[in-house]
Amino acid sequence: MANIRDVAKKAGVSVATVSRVVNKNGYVKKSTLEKVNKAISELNYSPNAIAVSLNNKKTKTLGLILPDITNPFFPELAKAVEEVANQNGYTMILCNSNGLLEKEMEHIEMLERKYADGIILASDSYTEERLKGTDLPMVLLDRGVNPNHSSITANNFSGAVMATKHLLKQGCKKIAHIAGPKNVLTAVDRLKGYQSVVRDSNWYDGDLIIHANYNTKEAITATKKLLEMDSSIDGIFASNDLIAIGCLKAIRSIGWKVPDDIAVIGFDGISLTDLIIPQLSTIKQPVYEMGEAATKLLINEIEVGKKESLFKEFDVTLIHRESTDKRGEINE
Amino acid sequence: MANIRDVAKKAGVSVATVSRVVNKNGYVKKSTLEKVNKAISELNYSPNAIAVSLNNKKTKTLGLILPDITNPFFPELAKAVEEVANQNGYTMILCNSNGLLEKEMEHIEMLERKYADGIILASDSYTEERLKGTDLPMVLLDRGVNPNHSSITANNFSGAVMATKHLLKQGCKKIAHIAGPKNVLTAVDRLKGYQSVVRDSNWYDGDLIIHANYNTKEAITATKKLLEMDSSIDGIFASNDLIAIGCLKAIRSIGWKVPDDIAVIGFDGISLTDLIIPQLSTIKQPVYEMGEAATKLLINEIEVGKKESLFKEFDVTLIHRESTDKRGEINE
DNA sequence: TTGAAAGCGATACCAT
DNA sequence: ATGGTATCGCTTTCAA
Repeated sequence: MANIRDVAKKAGVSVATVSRVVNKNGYVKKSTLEKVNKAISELNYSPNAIAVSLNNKKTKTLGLILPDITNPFFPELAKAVEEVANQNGYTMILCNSNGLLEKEMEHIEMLERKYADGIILASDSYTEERLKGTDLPMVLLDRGVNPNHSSITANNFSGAVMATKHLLKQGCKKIAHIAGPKNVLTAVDRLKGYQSVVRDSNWYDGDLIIHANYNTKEAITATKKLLEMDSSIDGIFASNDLIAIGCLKAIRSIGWKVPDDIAVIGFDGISLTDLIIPQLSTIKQPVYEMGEAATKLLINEIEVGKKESLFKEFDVTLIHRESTDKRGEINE
Repeated sequence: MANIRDVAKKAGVSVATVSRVVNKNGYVKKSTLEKVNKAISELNYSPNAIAVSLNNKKTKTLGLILPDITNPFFPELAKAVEEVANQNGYTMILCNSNGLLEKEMEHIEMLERKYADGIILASDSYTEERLKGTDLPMVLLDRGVNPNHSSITANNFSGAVMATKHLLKQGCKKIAHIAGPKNVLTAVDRLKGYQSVVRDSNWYDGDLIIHANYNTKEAITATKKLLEMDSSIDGIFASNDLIAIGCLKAIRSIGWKVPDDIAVIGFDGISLTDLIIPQLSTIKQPVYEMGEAATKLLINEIEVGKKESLFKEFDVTLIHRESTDKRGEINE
């Protein structure tokens, strides 16, 4: 591949001049500009990004660290980040942490060594402590407010309130909650939302809450345990859609009917919820918008600089379908 | 961040020596080695990857170009690529092409400018023609054999044969096929497999084949059209799982029962097939293994060099479940 | 308006 | 066994 000196030689000018026309800065006489442009196109020249980066310490690269790309919630987020990044001339490095703090730190260090310009961190295992060393611009997803980094979240608390109230409205008399992991912020907020609604009901009992990881398999076990313990439960608010799907499977396996015997609602709004039978009611997060906002925020921080940490919270919406409503919206 | 000169100064040696200890090559006296290592850890030094890249023209970066990360088939592929890449010290840039040839070419050019070491291309719109300019190591996924690039595929033809025969074995008397796009190689092979099995049946008719894109929405329309045209169809082989799910939804909306009135089988084996009701029979591709193989092949080509284009085809397996079998394996 | 040359941070060859 | 220095490809002063 041709380099800047080849172009300079071909155009009969200095490399400095070529640099000026490539970057459209500094004074260049019209006629030389044309000569240079001609040489550039003839040699099919395009600047070596590595060399450019070595100078200005910018790589036009963003890192996206996720717990698990195979969790259906994240691909759409990744898509948003990638698209917005591309639109702004950035490229996205994808890192899977598998929820391991260890791996997460390795990824961050690697991104620093490669001089990524910034990081979007969507992590379960985040602890403020460990991020101290890093001075890379970083935007947090689904983490709480914190003085050092901007962050984007959905309104998990109010979503949980909406979900629980919806079950109540559908006539549920005893609502259980399958909560996510205790150390995951979103799970905690959703649990709090649930509790705020049902705490004062006469049927309420701490045993109605059971914890499970954000996946289908554990949710099946948890649901069975719950229903064996108390067969009068007639509504479940699951901390995310994958868990809710586990509920549905467990319920089906013991022969109960949804929503007649028991209603189920999830959280996230992954597209899966629309494909299963019965269609799953859920609280939808605006995933794409969140990814978009995070990326824009990060790029702004990189290019303009950061004055203060911003905290942006997105509203969620109730989507009621067959799993809670006898006459839900059925999108065939 | 400290650079190599800081370390050299602190250790009282030259940068050349520091470089030697960092790269563990050349002779270094034990005592100086210790001095240097001490300085390195005290300064928390780690080599600037950009500078290294400028020298050796290697960035330890791989590009993965996908049609669409939100298609559930791809996240697992991406995960495999990312993991294997990481294990070998590489980093993965994710690019979404949206199936647009245009975008794909832009991504390839960008990866070249950033000096990615190689590319894994999983693309619908690939044409040999357009790849001519590129001399980056590249491994193709789901593209046919071709002289210039190694490639990885699943055995789509024989999978389609298995799927179709399974429907026959379950007692289907008239099997339709919802094929994928005509220009997509996997779709074409699956269509051929279907045809090879049913071509000589007395009920066979070209009208039993209908094309749709690899998504649920179009499949719903296609299925309805098919069943309106010929209500004696009692089996559908869908070109992928997303299409098969569309079939299921369409069938449900007109009140037919699966598998009693009509059986459905898909292709790919995405995890979704296990979560829906009825559970979907499918032909499972070993996605993770395919991603793994592609990445290893690519890295080998990068580091060892390529002698010839390799063509590796993976076997697929039949997973029969409720959508075709009255007594399928029910994994609850 | 243009060019020469000093970096950016590392590697590797050539001396010593 | 160690050090000096040219080099990778580009940007950016400083002079002219």
